[in-house]
Amino acid sequence: MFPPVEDQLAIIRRGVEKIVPEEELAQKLEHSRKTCRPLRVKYGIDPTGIDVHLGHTVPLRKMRQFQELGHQAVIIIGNATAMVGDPSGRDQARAKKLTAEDIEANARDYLNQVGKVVDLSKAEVHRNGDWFGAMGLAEILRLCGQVTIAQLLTRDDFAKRYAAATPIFLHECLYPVMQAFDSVCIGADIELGGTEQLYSFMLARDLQKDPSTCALAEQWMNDDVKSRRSAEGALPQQIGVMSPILVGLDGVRRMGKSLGNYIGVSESPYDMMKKFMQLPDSVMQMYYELLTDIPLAEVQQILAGHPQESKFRLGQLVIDEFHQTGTSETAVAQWKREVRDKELPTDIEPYQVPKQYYLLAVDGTMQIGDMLVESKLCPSYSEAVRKLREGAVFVYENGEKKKLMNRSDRVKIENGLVFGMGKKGLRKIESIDVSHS
RNA sequence: GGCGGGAUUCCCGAGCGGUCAAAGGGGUCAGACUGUAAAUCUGAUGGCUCUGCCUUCGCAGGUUCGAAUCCUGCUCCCGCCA
Repeated sequence: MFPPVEDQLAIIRRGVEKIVPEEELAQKLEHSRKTCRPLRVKYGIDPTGIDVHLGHTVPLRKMRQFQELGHQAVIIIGNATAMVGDPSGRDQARAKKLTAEDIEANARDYLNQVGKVVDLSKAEVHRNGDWFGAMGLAEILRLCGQVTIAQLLTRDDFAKRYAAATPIFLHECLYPVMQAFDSVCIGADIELGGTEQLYSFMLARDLQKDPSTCALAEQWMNDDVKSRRSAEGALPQQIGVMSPILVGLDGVRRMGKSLGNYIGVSESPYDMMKKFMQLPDSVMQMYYELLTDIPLAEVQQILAGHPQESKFRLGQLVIDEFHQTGTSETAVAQWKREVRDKELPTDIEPYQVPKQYYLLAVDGTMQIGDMLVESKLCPSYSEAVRKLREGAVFVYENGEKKKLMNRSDRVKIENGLVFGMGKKGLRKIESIDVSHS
């Protein structure tokens, strides 16, 4: 039923930074193979935002690999933990509190996006609100009785905050406890996540080996999990399989929504390709390792070639995972045409000249300064003046790119005229509306 | 509860009566270069009816010809002590 342990280990270890405790993994795999019971592989996500990005897909891909090896994927939607906010790796508490409705909407959206990587038809999905919502204070206190403040302060992020005198709120302290309790309820053998999850992962082991905590969670365990408990009532302890943090487009900081340095799984092929081409060369090896299944030896060969080619290849591999076949070739072609050869794109954002400007312009022209502000290329008139002075503003006249430097330079208002600023901002004048005049 | 310290432009952080739209760094934007990579270099970075004008330095008042800078009250943060 299951592939040989050595083969499984080779797949599992790829792109993984730490396995804790490493030596137990082979034993677990061995045992699962002998007893023909799949390992229960947990991955938890808090539905706090909308966009799933490539950083999230690293553990998700690992989960799929486990699925392909025949193991059981268990996804936890942290609708209860989302209200707390994961303090991991943070130097301050999360500011925003989400409502239950937001969280549920996010959860659905998340699952859609997660489904692009993991085979949801074969996965178990649980919401941890199922148990945390049902627990009374007495039970929660019992759970809290398992953890000491000293233990919490061994966490790097809390320790740092404590030292720096940044607030640590009580509810945040509960977060790792909740996450660990999830592992008990679902009887996790493996938990996937980033290296910053180490503390919670280890806490889960403590709880799983404690029969009284397992008893507390019993009512939410399925029969399969129950059957795995020891005579004393303890569960097998989970192993943490931790992926490295995927760095974002800047090549330095972790990929994250708030940092604006991410590639989202719902982005169009072309948008993805543009971002891949902007990656620093230094992160390509990591991207290949974490986001593709290309054998590592072959990756070395690819990286030995021209970096631009390696990026095309990488981008295509990832795009093919999330989009229809063929779209990645189109994306490459489009990039070559619009970016490398600087041809005008076909889908320039349209801009309608407001009626009053059109009517004001006796000679059918408009000041470029007004146009920049009106079309939202510049946030203010002052900014427009600056950018003009810097030589960033241009207009296409008869296919010729012409630079404009003065705010009072006038541009003819005609349908199809293209103007822009810098690398990103192109606008095309469209269908002037003078009908109600 | 007592005693001290602090709140500055997107962020960090100087300024401590005029020369302050406010040093420096980060970030961001733009220009050069390039593989529209990175690195590097250069410039910009409150608004406007722009050689000038207006609004910003926690909030509200006050002193002064003149305040981010001094005084009073308020709000919020932080430390120490209890």
